[in-house]
Amino acid sequence: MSAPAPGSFETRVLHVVRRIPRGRVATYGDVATMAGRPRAWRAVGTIMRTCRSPSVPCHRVVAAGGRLGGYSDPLRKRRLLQDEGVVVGPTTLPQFAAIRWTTLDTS
DNA sequence: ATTTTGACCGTGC
DNA sequence: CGCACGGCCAAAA
Repeated sequence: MSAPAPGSFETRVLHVVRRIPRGRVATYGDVATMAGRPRAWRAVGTIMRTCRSPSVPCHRVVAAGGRLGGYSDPLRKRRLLQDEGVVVGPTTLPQFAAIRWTTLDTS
């Protein structure tokens, strides 16, 4: 089993994503900031791509500006978010500002 | 150690 | 609104 080194950026990112509440979303930039590297959103995407763990709700990570962002299966991502009560537009989240989650949020 | 690769971001046209 | 370009970062090759 190839496990990421403890304390690595990947481990911290996965930890953050796992903390995103159901029905809420966070941007790659937000995750990067919460992981301690505000300018590492690029790497967050790279890590997300390798993250195929079902324990990590990677579908709750969206792009900046409330855009849907990428996914291995875009349709699946939409369905998962809608299943959590998230309103998903054609390529954006109309309620993005309301459901955006950060560590500063009371939850 | 160096190069390539991305589920990105912001700006400009 | 859409597309092109540069910049940014860590992981993988």
